[in-house]
Amino acid sequence: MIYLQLAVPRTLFSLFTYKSDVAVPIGCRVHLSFGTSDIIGVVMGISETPPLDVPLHKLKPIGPVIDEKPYWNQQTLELIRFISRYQHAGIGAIIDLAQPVALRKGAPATRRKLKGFRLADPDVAPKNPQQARIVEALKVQPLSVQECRGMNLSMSAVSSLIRRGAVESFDLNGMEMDIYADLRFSNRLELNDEQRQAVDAISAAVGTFKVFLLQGVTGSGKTEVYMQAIEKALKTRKQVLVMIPEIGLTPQSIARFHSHFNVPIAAMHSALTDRERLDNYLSCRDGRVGILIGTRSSVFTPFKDLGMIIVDEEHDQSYKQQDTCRYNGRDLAIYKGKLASCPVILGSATPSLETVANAANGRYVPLRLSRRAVANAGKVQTEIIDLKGQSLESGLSPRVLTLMEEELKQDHQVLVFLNRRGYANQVICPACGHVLQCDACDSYLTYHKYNHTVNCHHCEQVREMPDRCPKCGAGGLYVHGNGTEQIEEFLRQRFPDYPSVRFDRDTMSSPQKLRDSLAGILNNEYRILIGTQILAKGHHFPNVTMIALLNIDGALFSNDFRATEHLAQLYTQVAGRTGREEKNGLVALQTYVPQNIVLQTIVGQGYDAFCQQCLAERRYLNLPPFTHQVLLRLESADRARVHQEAVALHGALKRYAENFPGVELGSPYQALMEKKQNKYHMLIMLQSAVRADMLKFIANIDTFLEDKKISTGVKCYVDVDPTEILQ
DNA sequence: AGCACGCCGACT
DNA sequence: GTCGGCGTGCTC
Repeated sequence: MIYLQLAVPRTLFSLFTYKSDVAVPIGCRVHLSFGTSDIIGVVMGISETPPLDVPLHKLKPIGPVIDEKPYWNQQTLELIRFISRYQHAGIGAIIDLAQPVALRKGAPATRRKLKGFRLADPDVAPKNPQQARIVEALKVQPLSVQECRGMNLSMSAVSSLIRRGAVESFDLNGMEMDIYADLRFSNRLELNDEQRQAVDAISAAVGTFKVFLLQGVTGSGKTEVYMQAIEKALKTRKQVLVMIPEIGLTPQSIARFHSHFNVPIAAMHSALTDRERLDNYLSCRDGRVGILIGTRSSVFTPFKDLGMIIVDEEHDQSYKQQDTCRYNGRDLAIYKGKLASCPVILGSATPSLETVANAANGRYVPLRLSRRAVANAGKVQTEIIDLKGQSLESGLSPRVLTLMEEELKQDHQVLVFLNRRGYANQVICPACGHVLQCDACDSYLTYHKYNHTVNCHHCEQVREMPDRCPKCGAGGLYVHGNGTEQIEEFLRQRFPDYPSVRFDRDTMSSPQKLRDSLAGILNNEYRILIGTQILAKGHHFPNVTMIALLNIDGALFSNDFRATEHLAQLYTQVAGRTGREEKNGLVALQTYVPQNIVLQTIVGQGYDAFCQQCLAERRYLNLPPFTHQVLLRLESADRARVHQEAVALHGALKRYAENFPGVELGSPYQALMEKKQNKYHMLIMLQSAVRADMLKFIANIDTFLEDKKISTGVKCYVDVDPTEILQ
């Protein structure tokens, strides 16, 4: 009898032992009867001796085995085990994160067949011109159905040839393939000294684990360094994983890789269908993909032979998952690189302070690109606009409007950035002063004019805008505050001759819309660009000469110590996007505190100076990266209960913490938005200057929380290295 | 997490 | 007498 330890798709910490007549390899999926339900489990351990802690009569036999061989290699299994251990999440939950939905549902782990055609009779010479073209094409190489269509070959002529026995159809995916045969690199650019040094340093590390911070100002040719580094990895016949932020993946960025390399390239992102994701996942496993470009979760993709990982825009917030298991894709990429013994390149113009500190202390190798590679790039000037005493129109100061007008008159484009979508962020009753609120969250409802609705931006609630106040029944509700929709409306009135386009979740609902709008900007169809975060990432707009940041004061006075870091990153990124291509750039910042020290440093001295100042402050205040944090999140639909439980847990932790003098325990505090989607949230912060102390402290936090018997209806989540500390 | 069981109040 | 609310505890 064989005993298998199985991970089940539940948020449970323990593995469950099942009996089996035959050994099933680790990593294989198996149907199981679990409680009263039928589920799919994954083998995580195998043993010939029965478990000591479970009575034998409880053990059930496994159901049908799905996989003969696991699709995860040792590296992927270890990555899964590691993140489960590190983030204190149940292994079952991680398994659900780590594989495409299709595999979770039990689909066979086989790639889709790809029908292709090849020549069966090499001497055939048809007289029919259609057939002759097909034979000529197939003499070069076998072709898939799509490729035949693309080359305008008649499918009925192909069928005739098959009937004659001249051509045969077969499964192209089943064919042996050497993706590195005939490697060619196109469109290489000449490197400057800094780029050359970076490529050389990375090339020398191919085959070994080493982490690089490639810090390059916008336009300094970071991408070309990536490309030539990738080349080195491909030359050693190894695959490359390129990770990118969530909304950075545009068709252009994939096309860019295609224009450099003739290896198969696949993408992994949320817009793919389940089947496409599965195919790409398995193609990487089988070594049929040379370069995978993907977002956070692509770190779990198994590779046949991984030779390099690139994490582009490593500072980007979207690498940290903010629901369920809060893993950080960038940090996991580093661990994956360690397991694969390959270099990991973290690239950014504005690296996170964690990464800056790691580069300074020697854990990462710093590589600098300080010069703009673009010839004749224009200069960037920043104007800080004092809002005190100014009368604003839809949040825009007279000075910003004047500057915009000047740029527009010169045929340039202007970008207006505001991280607040919708028309107005408050709807107010004139009679009783009531402000419309979400009934599921502690938030005000935002008015969206285009469909006359009020929306909560924290849950997905959308409702018709009411005629009357829900509290007192009075009519004539008015709106206050401005979002991107209102700014666009105002700017259309103010500058009727200059067409505008808005980039936010409301207008960019489909990839097609995004593509069309981006094209419209590049061909100068639009002159005024208004947008939220979407607009601040990655896109290159050569004709934009002015960028206005409308609302930055929130970041200067936030309780989140990372807010200024994010502002510095936003400002620096945005400033880098203007003033290219021989045009001078202008960044306009609206603020009520023009003399603010942090603001002055960011604007006057640049990102590096900001980092030094901010790191000194973090060190002084005992904040990350000089301390290591763990945030406990308590959640319940019952407000009183979650408060009670937070106090009780804090008390228990305090006693426990006496054995760990290096660990600081913070008092429980309410989440910034205490009620969110009908659940109340309390937070408890733990931190330590010594990482090992923190890890020791939380080593048994799962059993501690279990023993504590947190009352029902209250859940406690552990977030190691939190980035969002107010919610 | 999901699911069943069981205890209690409420309604036909 | 039975339906269904939710609190409790178990899942190999």
